[in-house]
Amino acid sequence: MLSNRQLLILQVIIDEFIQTAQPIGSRAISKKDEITFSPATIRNEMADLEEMGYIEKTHSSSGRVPSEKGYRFYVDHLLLPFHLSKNDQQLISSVFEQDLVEFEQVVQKSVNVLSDLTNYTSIILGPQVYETTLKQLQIVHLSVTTAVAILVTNTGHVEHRSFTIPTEIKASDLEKLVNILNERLVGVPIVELHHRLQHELTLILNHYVDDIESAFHYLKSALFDQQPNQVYIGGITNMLLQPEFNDVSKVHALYSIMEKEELMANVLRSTHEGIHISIGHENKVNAMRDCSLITATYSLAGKQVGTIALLGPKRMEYSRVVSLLNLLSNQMSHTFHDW
Amino acid sequence: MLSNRQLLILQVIIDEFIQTAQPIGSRAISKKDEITFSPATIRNEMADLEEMGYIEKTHSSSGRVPSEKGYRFYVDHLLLPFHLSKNDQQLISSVFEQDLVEFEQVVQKSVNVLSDLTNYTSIILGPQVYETTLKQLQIVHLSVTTAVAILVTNTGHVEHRSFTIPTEIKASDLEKLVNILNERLVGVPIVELHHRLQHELTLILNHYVDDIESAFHYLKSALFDQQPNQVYIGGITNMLLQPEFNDVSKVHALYSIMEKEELMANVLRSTHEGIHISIGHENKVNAMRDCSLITATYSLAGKQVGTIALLGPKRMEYSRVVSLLNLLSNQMSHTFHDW
DNA sequence: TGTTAGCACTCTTCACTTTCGAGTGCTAAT
DNA sequence: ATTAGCACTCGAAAGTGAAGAGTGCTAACA
Repeated sequence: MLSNRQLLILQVIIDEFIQTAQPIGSRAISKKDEITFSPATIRNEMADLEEMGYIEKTHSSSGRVPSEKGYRFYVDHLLLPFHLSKNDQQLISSVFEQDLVEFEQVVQKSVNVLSDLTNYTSIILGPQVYETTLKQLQIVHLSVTTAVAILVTNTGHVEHRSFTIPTEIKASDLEKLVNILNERLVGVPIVELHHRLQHELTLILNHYVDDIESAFHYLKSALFDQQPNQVYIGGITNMLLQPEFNDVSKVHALYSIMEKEELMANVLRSTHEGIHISIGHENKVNAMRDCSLITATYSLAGKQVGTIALLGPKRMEYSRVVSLLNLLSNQMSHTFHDW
Repeated sequence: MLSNRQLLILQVIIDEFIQTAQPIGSRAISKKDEITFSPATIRNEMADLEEMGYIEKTHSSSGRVPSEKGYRFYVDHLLLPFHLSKNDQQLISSVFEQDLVEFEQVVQKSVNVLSDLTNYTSIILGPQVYETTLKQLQIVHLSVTTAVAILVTNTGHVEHRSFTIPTEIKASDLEKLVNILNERLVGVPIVELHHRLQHELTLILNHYVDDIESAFHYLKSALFDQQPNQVYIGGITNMLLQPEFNDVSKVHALYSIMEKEELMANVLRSTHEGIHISIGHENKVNAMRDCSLITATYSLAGKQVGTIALLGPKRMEYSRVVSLLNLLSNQMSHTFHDW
């Protein structure tokens, strides 16, 4: 169990290290206003804190640096609610103050605001489409041999894919097929589309000509082959501003995984509702073992669907970041409540 | 004027430096098969080459390094046609070997292949839409108050924007408007759309109810506010692999400009037809003064429309890169010829 | 006359010291 | 229980010296 004095000292060390990225010595701590005892006393306490694993030395005669256990304790027990500045609040709100409320625009703007505000890298995972349903399916012919298939969801999301029409398929059959599909599939959740197409509809389609079936197969592969995970990343270059990433090789490892949408989506997807913090080795991805990842979920029409995250050094401004994420995810959920 | 021997030596120096990124000394040059004279002779020639500004020393007793003037001479006069490996050719071709020929997919794949093949950063600027025309305009209602407007071009490109419908506009008016617009605007080049909407159509629309006009204004802002420059970038992390970018601050400057689509679009747009090489300070953008940028244009339906580029250190494999870009841009133009 | 061997000179790199200062741990005094 | 004092440790920065790569110049050579 930690004494009050130890708590205080731990707090000062972490707060200070978050700002300076430099090891903190006993003398520096004693200079703080809230500290009333001498460096020698502090040294004793620090020796205890180190023994318990909350802080570390970088070398035998250096100042102390928070350990991952220290950060963990800090975010679990020492995190003070942070009062966001008017400016912070305004910038977050500004995301939602435009007329054209399209999901992608909002997310894109959010990502930028977040990374600008924090100087960390922000990542937003688009909505998982549990509740999203098909609104309309359409084919626009471009020429005799090419067409573009367009899929609109009830959230206003648009997927499209163009394709060449095999010669064996008649344009009229394609039209007919789209009509049938629209009749049958409007309102069906997107996640079920693939399944529904696969099983139910093949039966129905057998009542019609063979040609339709091949058209159908073609369309299916055109539209539903891969349902992309929408990962939005902003402020990647911010990583380079952090002193802990002066080493190019570290940056490279980190940037490489950020290029892998699939991986990032999995990392973000696997979090529980609310705010969650992963510090250093708590992250499953190796390249992130020097980072902290703070995730917040937002909801769309009541259901948890997406994740907002900030990736930075372990030495993050946890308090402020948590407040920012809270504010943003709430406003986001609120804005998308009606959908 | 350079003697044949000087040309040979310059060629060896640049070829060697491109591979090793290390200053080349007279001894190393003399070891090359194609070199038949002694280090001392080479030193004399190198002194001349340096005097003429084609090569430089990094310090008074170092080996020589190509200067920008040297690179310029190299690409202008010493560039040998490079025979691409089977593998290179196959990878480039593989981009076009899929069924679903959508422009964005092709470009995205190209960007990836190029950066993988070269270990540089590849940038592709999407087609300037001179020839692209409107194929279809559409509105899909999501709810009473929201809708998504979808614009399809004859190239299969899809733009969409969702918006909230102001209460003073009736849904039926919106429908009517879209019908009118489709009647009048299909086949009109995209670049003219804004203009056409602005001038010609307002007249026509005055024949109809006032409500349509406000709907029209709304729709216009929803769809045509900003025509985005499509800039595709791949292999940004490759920059980190180059020894000249070990310095984090350089990388940061470079990455920052790459985040600015507008800027990148301008840089790429301002090139002439065919292949063009900008070396170091020839680049207008400051952050690129340590890089070379090689651009190639591709055409869509005969007209020059887009740019493929590779960004790397000045010490690029010019010969191979030029061949790769040539091949890709040709295949691209060929593929899109029919559109 | 063009080429080359030889040599003195320059400059970087690397390993090794030295110095300096920040910070610690321990002990003894308060 | 707290603190002053002090010896000790270690890293960072600056300095030193030897090794090595490379040059420019000169004189000899074909």
